[in-house]
Amino acid sequence: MAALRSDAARSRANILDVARTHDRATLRLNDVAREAGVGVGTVYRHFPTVHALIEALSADALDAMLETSRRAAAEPDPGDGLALYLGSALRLQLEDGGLQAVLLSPEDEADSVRNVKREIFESFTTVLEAARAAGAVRADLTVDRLSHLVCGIEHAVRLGTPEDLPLLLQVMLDGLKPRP
Amino acid sequence: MAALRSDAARSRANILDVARTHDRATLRLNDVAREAGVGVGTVYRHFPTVHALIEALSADALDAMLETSRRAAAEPDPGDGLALYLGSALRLQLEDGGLQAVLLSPEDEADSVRNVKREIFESFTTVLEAARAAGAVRADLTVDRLSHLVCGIEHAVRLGTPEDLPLLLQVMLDGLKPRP
Amino acid sequence: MAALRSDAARSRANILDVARTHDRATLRLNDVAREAGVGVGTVYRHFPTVHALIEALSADALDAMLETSRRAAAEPDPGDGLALYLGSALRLQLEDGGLQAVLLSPEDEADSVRNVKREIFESFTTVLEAARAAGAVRADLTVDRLSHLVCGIEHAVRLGTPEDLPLLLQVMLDGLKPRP
Amino acid sequence: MAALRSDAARSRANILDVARTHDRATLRLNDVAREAGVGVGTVYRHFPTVHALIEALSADALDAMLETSRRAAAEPDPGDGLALYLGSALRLQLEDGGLQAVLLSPEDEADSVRNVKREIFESFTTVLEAARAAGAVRADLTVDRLSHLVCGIEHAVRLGTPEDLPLLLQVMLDGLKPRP
DNA sequence: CATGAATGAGGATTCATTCAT
DNA sequence: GATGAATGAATCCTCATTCAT
Repeated sequence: MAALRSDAARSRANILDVARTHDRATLRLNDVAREAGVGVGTVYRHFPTVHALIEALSADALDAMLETSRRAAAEPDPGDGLALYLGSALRLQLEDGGLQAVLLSPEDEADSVRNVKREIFESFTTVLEAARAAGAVRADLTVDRLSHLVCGIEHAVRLGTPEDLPLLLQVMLDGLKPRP
Repeated sequence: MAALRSDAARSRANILDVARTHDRATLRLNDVAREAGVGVGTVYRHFPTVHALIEALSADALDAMLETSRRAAAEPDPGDGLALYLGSALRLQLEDGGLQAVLLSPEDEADSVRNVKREIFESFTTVLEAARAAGAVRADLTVDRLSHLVCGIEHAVRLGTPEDLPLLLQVMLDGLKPRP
Repeated sequence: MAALRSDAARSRANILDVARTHDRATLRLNDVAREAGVGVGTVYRHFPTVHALIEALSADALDAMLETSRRAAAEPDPGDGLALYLGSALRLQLEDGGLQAVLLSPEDEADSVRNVKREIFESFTTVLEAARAAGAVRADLTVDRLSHLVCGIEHAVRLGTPEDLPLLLQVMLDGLKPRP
Repeated sequence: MAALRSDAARSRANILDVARTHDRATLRLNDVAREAGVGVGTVYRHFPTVHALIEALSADALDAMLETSRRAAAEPDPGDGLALYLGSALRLQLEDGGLQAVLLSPEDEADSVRNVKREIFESFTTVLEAARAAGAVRADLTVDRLSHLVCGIEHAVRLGTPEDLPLLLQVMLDGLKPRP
């Protein structure tokens, strides 16, 4: 990310602020531009695709996820580490309506995003393997399956109310434990 | 479903056959009409809205779900009944890409759909209450929350492969059990 | 008009009754058919074009206009005769939203309509010529111009409220008198 | 009317030129676009609705009407003032097929149109009140009724030929005078 | 670099009329 | 004769993206 001229930086921040007030699934670049007081061209300059804009909007959440995944990997108790990671991931995805799309996308616009995603998955792998080794989770789980499961629970919560989160998270965590 | 003239019935079946080959989320009535070899107006006559067409496509799956819910309610073992219903619901929703939308829609085009949905939810309520009374599931589950959870698991399976179904279903079922 | 089978006569009357409740300018033959409980084809059989239906709807008004034109031609005072005809024509056109179209149309669907229109214009000509001969109206008026003027006043009343009728009629009648 | 970029101004003028050759009552924005050699979107950008385009087409006529209404209000003889205004209004409405619609529309797209219409009606009110005070017209006339009457006479002239204008205008003016 | 006008394919929907049943 | 299903041109309008200014 090269240094930006101050006006360009202001435009960029402006665009992001406006975009944050929109539903990620129905982002209109023209609307964002108008509301941000810039031309459409400017939005396209900063964000060549809608996905690039969504990535930028999720940057903070992605960083938080990385931080969490590292803390989870450092947890002494592997089971606690996994629960910490899954719970945080779920909460972050619910707070940031575009994060699921960024995480699942096979293609990333920004290199930084690709790198952070890779690091998150690495830490998550560490967490999961430790938990499995400790017998804290079923043996047939993979990082992909678990990621999808978190996305599924996110979907379930979105169909209801945020108050459903604790229950559905708990159901998932309980379900992951190995059967006696 | 009033009796249709034979030509109308043929058109209708034709349209449904073609529509079945399309992704429910991106159905274009114009495309369906062209591929079915009928005029757009014919599609609109049979299905005034896209949702009406999606409902019609899901009719069989909806009937199967009703049948299953009744069988589940008749199960001697309440826990088995619940597992039967949830597993079947999940499988049916995965087979029929529009069923989730039909089930979740607050508005129904066809009266028959509204009635079937109501009966399904009634049977499901019976099943869930029996399971709860028997101590086979957590007490804080509701029909809505469980329905959303099934939709969430459906979502998770779709993100991966159909082979993930048994695992994710088992995780859900295990997670629903009351904690000691 | 050949004798109609009783069911056909019933259909026809039915269609006319329903059509009368619609705005003439926005008649949908399909809507009329549905509301009348008959097929579109039946409406088309009775009334090959929308104009044919509008003519049929105006039949009574047209008869009344003929009757009035004859009474006007028989008036001893030519000025009174003209005023009678113009006032009645205006009122009838305001009561029957399709009458203006029928009167102005160069083509008539039904022979009876063509004949009645011709007779009306003949009587009107008699009335106007008598009034002109008596010096009760300007000399530069023609049957066509006066007919158009009535249509214009009809239009003016429709832009406001029916209560404007007496005033605007009076303005027209006063304006037609020869200037001293 | 904010300053337009030169290319935008060219498009706008182009669209207006083409639209002027069409009957206002049957304007198709797609046709205008094609004939003007621009995309549909361009027409919609300049004129979000058909009414907006019709307003723009009538801008000059509306200005002329405002100018006339002011001159009429400044006439020393109130009767002459009224005759001047009514005659000019009628002629302008006949020249501009969309002016009647603009004047009668309760909603205006452009603020400028709303303002000009308000000023016209204000001047007209002045003219009418002066004429009434001078005993030059009937006392039961209102600005609305007179406006409708002008529209009615416009309608009458359109049903015949432009040559009917002087006669019908004179009939109207004579009819407005108070009866002795 | 920023701007925002222009593009135009794309998709939804209606309705007068025909014609198979 | 009656029916109403089918037609499909016609119209409306949107929006992601490009490119002249």
